[in-house]
Amino acid sequence: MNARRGRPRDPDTDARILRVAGEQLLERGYTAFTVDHVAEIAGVAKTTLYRRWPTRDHLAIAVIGRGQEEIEIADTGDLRADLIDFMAQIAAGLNRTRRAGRGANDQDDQSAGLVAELVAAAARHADIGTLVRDLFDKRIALAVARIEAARRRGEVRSDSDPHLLVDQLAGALYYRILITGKPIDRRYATHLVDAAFAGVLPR
Amino acid sequence: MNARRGRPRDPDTDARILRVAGEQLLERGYTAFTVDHVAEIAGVAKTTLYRRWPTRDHLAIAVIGRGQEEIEIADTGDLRADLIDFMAQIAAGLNRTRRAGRGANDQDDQSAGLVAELVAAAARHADIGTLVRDLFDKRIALAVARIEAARRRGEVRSDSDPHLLVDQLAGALYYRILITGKPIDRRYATHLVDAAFAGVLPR
DNA sequence: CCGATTACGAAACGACCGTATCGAAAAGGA
DNA sequence: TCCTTTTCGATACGGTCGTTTCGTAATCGG
Repeated sequence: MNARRGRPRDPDTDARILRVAGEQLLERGYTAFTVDHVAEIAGVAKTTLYRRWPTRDHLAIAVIGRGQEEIEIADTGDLRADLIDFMAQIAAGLNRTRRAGRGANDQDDQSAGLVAELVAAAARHADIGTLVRDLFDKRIALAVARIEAARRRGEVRSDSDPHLLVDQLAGALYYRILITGKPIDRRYATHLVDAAFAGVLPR
Repeated sequence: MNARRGRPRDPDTDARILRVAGEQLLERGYTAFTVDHVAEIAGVAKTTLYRRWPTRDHLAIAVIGRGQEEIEIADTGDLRADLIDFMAQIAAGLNRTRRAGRGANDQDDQSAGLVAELVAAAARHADIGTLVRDLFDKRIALAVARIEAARRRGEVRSDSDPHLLVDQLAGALYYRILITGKPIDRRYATHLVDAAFAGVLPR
């Protein structure tokens, strides 16, 4: 049944390439993240690398994807606190794409750069697009389920749209990272959730 | 006083290059948008082109920037309607970056691609980043001023943060284009504004 | 053991980006 | 007119991406 013929792949190269690629990506940034350079440091031929990932974007996505662990959303009965915590988790995952390099110049922050390149890569390659979208859909579904549970208990308005709420919250998060470039902390997440909860109309 | 010495620049080349670049960008997409190709079609040397725009990204930004005309926000007394109209204008500007090419295959939608590449370019080059950020700041300031005017009249809650509201609305807009890839129409803008107005807490 | 199959490394290639160099052209100033 | 300054076109270059080719190595099936 096992039709694996021919020379087997070196079981170590995948991990070795990904490790080197991760180092280069976080230390040098996306533009300096070079396929030839990664291959040279990893000690493999470029063809070996391209046999595993079709483009440089795919390799970068594979690296970043490994760093995005599963995100949980709790149900403590306090929807506000649970949402804030959820957004803080996402923000932490984004901040983790910052320069892991030990110190030196903080002036060139690459956290926005990596996420921006990820978005661009998703727009360039359809398969990466669906990949990224699947990751986001999972998280969105989690949050939506949590909100709907709260709605069934009467914690939120019955005519509110959970999907829309998630769009607002997550949207503001990524808008801040990609466009305005401002940092994201728990304080901002709290403001966002509170604003969405209260609405703008006078009561 | 006019210290312009030496051979003057051809007054037509700027416009000619921008025109050709715009055609290529909208018809072929960003990846197929080639400096050499643009230079060849425009009938200029590549050096002539690089004397005006330092990188391919800068040329693309110049093209897209020309297509983003000024956006107005009305004050009809109805904040909800004015905000919806404002967002519809932004959405229209984004949709205008779609394939202006007459017809053919709609399957590869490049509207998300161009905006995504714009965001990535802003992350790559600091000057483009400030350029784009200035454009957004103008629009944000407009909307914030409009909201604050409404707040002074008691149309919205006095403890609400106009900046946060704009972040929510604009964030959801760009989140939709960049991440989920879903289209943006006036209906969605209406839903967003209504949701932000009502809040999620039961009254 | 032998052929088929697959992985690997080395090298070259075309396309593209951005830079550098050079000579010619077009203007102003002396 | 001659010199300086700036633009322009042509060409070549190094770096990078992704592909192709080729010879070699490793494993399986018969």
